[in-house]
Amino acid sequence: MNSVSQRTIERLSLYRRRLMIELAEMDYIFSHQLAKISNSTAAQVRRDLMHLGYAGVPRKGYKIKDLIRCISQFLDPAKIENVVIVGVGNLGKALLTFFTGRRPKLSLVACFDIDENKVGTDIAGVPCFHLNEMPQKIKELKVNIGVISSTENATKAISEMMIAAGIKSIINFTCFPLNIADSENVFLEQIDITASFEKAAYFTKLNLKK
Amino acid sequence: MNSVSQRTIERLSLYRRRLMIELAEMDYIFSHQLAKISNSTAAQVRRDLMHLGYAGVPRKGYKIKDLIRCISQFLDPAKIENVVIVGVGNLGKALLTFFTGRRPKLSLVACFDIDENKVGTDIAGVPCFHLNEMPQKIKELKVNIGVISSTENATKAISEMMIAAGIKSIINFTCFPLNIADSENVFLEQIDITASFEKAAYFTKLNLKK
DNA sequence: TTTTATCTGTAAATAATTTCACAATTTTTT
DNA sequence: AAAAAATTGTGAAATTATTTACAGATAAAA
Ligand SMILES: NC(=O)c1ccc[n+]([C@@H]2O[C@H](COP(=O)([O-])OP(=O)(O)OC[C@H]3O[C@@H](n4cnc5c(N)ncnc54)[C@H](O)[C@@H]3O)[C@@H](O)[C@H]2O)c1
Ligand SMILES: NC(=O)c1ccc[n+]([C@@H]2O[C@H](COP(=O)([O-])OP(=O)(O)OC[C@H]3O[C@@H](n4cnc5c(N)ncnc54)[C@H](O)[C@@H]3O)[C@@H](O)[C@H]2O)c1
Repeated sequence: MNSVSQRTIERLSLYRRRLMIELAEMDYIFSHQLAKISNSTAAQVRRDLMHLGYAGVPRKGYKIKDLIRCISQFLDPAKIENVVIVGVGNLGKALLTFFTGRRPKLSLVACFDIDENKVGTDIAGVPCFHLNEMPQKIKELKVNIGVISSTENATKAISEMMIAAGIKSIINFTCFPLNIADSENVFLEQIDITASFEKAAYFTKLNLKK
Repeated sequence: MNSVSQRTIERLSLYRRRLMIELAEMDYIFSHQLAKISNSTAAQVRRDLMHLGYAGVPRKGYKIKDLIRCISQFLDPAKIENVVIVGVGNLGKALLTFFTGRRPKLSLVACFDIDENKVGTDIAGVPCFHLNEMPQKIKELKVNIGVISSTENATKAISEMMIAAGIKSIINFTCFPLNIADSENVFLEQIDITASFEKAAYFTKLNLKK
């Protein structure tokens, strides 16, 4: 299968969220309008939508309702995907609170920590177990997606546990850059907030010079 | 000025963090070693380091201490940059707790909210003011970098307030994609965690098909 | 119904980023 | 002191991503 680029997938995700808001206002949308509210260009939007096999109508644009359905069919899993979060500190708690119930096809079913004060409690309605129980829970609940928001030093061990238990995607928020062999066939998304802050500092310096 | 790409800046930020850890272990590092621990390639590392004007030694590699200093000189602001965070919910609190004291050249000096229960308190040691006070504080404290982690609907108004007050960089965590005119000369970093989750779901689906 | 205006879908061109490949350099070995 | 081995720095090639340009389509106007 000829996969679509990561950049395109990110934009489709954004388009859908923007379209959901527009749906209340209008029926059809032009590529240049969708571009405007998504910080993109009309050509980029049309290129991205090409992958969906959904055709817009010249002079009229895209029917928002159909387009949302089409993006959903393309992006979303057929069945609900169960997700687990490992490391329930400030960030883990923010993620749990934010995502619980937000994306209908992604269900946060469990979180894990080693802090005995957290184990056994519910966080944003999601039960927290000890890390030791993770492999079993992942198998039991058929979890394919794992999020790591533990302390940095635990990252590698957690990812190895996840992969051994059969996880197919890892979203890693720690500073520790994971290195997963291609042969494992695991999708890895590194979210490096520190780099974003340092980038902002660098471009601030540059902007001030101008 | 011929600026270095955002991708390169992100990698330099990561290299530095990795190098800080290696510093305890060894004096010199080869491009292929730095690549390994940064999830990159030797050629990419050498290309990125080219911008620094710091030369490695053939057969010996890069002197870690000097390389760190050189990346710091390149990336970091000359003086400490003051940073503010607007919207101190779960995510804002996580950011405040994590970054306070972590990057010596970035100082979180204030945060803002509209929730009267938060205004007047300290969060991770950082004073929380009402949003109304933001323009004055930004000017008073010479703040160039602003972070938005409010609710989505407030994003645009907050960014406009920031820009009017003289902010030079915005890091936006909300789902609302800001659109800032080039002429404003403001650096914008959108961090779209929702897109990362949906991307993971998409590539999970793809991986499962294989 | 015919014309006009404007939007879509996509081929081709352009731009940006990464990888390749190798001369130059330096250390280590002999 | 010379030869061998290994790594750097970078031009050139390859790859990936975005933008341009326009034929074809269709709605709205005449
Ligand atoms: N908070 C941020 O803004 C931010 C920014 C950039 C990066 N990060 C990264 O995200 C991660 C989490 O950040 P945070 O602010 O929530 O940190 P935190 O210290 O609040 O939380 C870490 C949690 O992980 C748990 N933990 C530690 N080892 C574990 C293990 N082996 N298994 C399971 N859980 C374990 C701890 O008990 C704690 O609850 C950190 O690694 C940090 O580097 C955070
Ligand atoms: N938490 C996550 O994992 C996550 C993931 C993706 C995106 N986001 C985005 O990040 C933002 C913050 O997330 P959160 O989980 O911290 O939400 P939250 O609801 O916990 O916090 C939002 C905070 O913003 C404050 N606020 C609202 N309007 C404001 C205004 N006009 N000025 C100043 N403050 C204002 C609220 O009082 C509250 O304290 C949200 O917009 C969300 O879309 C969060």
